[in-house]
Amino acid sequence: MADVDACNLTENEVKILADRLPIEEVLQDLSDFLKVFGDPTRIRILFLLRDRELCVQDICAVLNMQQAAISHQLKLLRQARLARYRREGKMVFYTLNDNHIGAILNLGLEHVEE
Amino acid sequence: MADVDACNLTENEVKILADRLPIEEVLQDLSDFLKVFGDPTRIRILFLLRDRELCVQDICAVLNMQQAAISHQLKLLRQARLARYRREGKMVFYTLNDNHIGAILNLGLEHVEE
DNA sequence: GCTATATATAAACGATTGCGCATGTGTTTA
DNA sequence: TAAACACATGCGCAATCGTTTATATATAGC
Repeated sequence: MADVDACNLTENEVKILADRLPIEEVLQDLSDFLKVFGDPTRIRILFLLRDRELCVQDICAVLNMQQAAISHQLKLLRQARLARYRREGKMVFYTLNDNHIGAILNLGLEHVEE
Repeated sequence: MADVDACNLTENEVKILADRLPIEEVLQDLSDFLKVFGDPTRIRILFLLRDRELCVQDICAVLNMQQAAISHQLKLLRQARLARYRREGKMVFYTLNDNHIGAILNLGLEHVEE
């Protein structure tokens, strides 16, 4: 709610550009999804699961972190539909759910290595 | 610092998986970079700049937000080397700096639209 | 010099995030 | 059934984030 005037764009051009943006709901979903990639712990988990299925305990061991911390992050990955789980006895195995994940990580790596 | 035992992996396998992860610095840079995509305002700005160069005032007008808020986000985009700017008299024009941005946004859109 | 305009920055605020701790749930084994 | 194990979850706290308000900086025109 700012009521800002454009310095170069006409009122009509402003409207056209605004209408071209994705709708609010899509923008929110999109940022919620991409936000998941914004934490080192989650990125580590994604890298691990990219190679192979792992149970929670093993993720904890590799990352040397507490189980609750890992479970919290795995919950976020599930909610963002980035990971899926499979129970086998007492253990729960996690895998990646989306083939875009590797692509996004690779694009990110290309950027930081530039 | 948790000293967690693996339930399936041998100590050696744990070490191998851990060593295969990117080093701490790269992980931090990567998450810092991808974190930028985790906010609706920044995504809106990225969508706008994907189409054309815009000055700050015009971005404010299209997004209907205050100038300080936009400048604040533009600073983050600059720091993450996602945007670059060009001064022309009193105005500053922003453009995208990275050809991965559109690709990441598209991958994200594909995910949320599934 | 002064004023107006465009943008950047600093401080402050509420909101959100990531993790630790404690506890709860589900499964296996004794 | 009880105990042990694997994992999930609720709560709290410190830290970070996004926005607003106010102020500073830079440029243009007078």
